[in-house]
Amino acid sequence: MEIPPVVIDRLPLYTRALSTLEEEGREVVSSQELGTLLGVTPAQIRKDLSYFGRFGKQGRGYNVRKLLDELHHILGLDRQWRMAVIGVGKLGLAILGYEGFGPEGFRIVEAFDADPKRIGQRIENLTIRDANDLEKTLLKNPVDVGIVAVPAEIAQNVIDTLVKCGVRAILSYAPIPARVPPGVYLKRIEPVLALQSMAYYLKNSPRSTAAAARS
Amino acid sequence: MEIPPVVIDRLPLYTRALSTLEEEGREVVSSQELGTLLGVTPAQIRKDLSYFGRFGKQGRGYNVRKLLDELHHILGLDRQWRMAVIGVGKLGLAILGYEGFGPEGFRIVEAFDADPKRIGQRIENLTIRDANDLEKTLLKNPVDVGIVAVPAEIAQNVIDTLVKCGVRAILSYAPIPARVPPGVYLKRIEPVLALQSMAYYLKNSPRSTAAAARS
DNA sequence: GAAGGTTTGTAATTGTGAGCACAAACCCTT
DNA sequence: AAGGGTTTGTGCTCACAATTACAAACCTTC
Repeated sequence: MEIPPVVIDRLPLYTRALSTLEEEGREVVSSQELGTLLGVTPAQIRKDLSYFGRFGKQGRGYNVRKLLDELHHILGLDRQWRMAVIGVGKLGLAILGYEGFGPEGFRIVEAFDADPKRIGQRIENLTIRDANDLEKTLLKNPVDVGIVAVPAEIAQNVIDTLVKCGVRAILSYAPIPARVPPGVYLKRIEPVLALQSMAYYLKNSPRSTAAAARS
Repeated sequence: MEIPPVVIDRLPLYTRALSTLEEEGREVVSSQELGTLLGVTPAQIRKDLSYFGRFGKQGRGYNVRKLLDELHHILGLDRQWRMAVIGVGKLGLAILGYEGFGPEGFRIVEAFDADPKRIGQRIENLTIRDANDLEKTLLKNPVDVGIVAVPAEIAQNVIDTLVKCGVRAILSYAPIPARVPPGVYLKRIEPVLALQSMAYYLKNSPRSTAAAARS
């Protein structure tokens, strides 16, 4: 059975809400409550979950801890993922310093840059390596995910190299419509595109009209 | 006529590709070529554009400069948008230093933080203001967009304040499913969610199977 | 243990966006 | 000026995701 990508994209949302609930000590939650918490309809949540099994109890709801474990297993969050950051400019530095990856099992284990002044520097327990050694290093020490934080002009080049090294998941901050072969997964972080599409609504809604944009 | 949000989300992609083409000196482009450039079907592009008018010439294609101008006008990119950054930690600093906003007409004109050590500092031609003065300042000097780069715990609070100040577009980097009233537009930047959904595919495709994830 | 109140899982329906296909329009060459 | 070759704009079809709706299952209380 083939699961729609939109469903996969929503599962992480559910895990995050469940984590919060678990920290609060909640044992059980209904699709209703989870829905209002996330701005999603209860039926949507139930249907999404039903792709993977039957995790709830009628008349009661879902056991928070159990559902969280199931989702972690389904998404593959019950293990560590090794990541490499390519490009240690302002953006790359912020990525290296971001504390949100580690707790979710995503660990940055390599960092590369082309600037001779950067190469060799130690940042966040990592030594910046020469970007020219990217291929060599990754072939010896494979990573699961590549985070691309280089200028647009060389981004496709870097991505091609990553693919050649067997990296199958890429998170790109570069503002280009990069292409990857089938079997390689690419997600782009594009704040400028987000702003530009919001500009349309700003321009076209005369202050407090129309529904909120889907985020 | 109501235009689907997905269409609005694609228009910025088109403008970016067209900008590149214009810099290269191209005068005309077909939906076919634009499509392969962006990984979108030609029919999709033509249909998206047809929501707004008839910009092409049969047998020839689209005039790059003209279509670019039209799209800029449609999206409201033919003006300056004022933005405020709330939260000047590592992430906020990277946002303040990002050179990608200005050229597209998005200008950061205010920055706020709660840390006394940060308040008063000058960064990128901006003086960091006290987060306690957020409401007062924005009511006097309104902005069009708020960029939220504060910890998750206080993000909803900050967003509520922004809304109260009449901010109708919010770009949030906070990992929470923030809620905004109708008429306010919110986009979230969520690298962790992107990684988590890719983890599913990493885990479930035995190396070079299945199609690439839509980004 | 029966009854009332919840909540799940899913079959059926609805709604919507993407792709297809083609007539109409345009360019260029001869 | 006519014909061949493109390419647009759009009606129509198809696919798929979201919603609805309800039976089955469960808990709690009396």
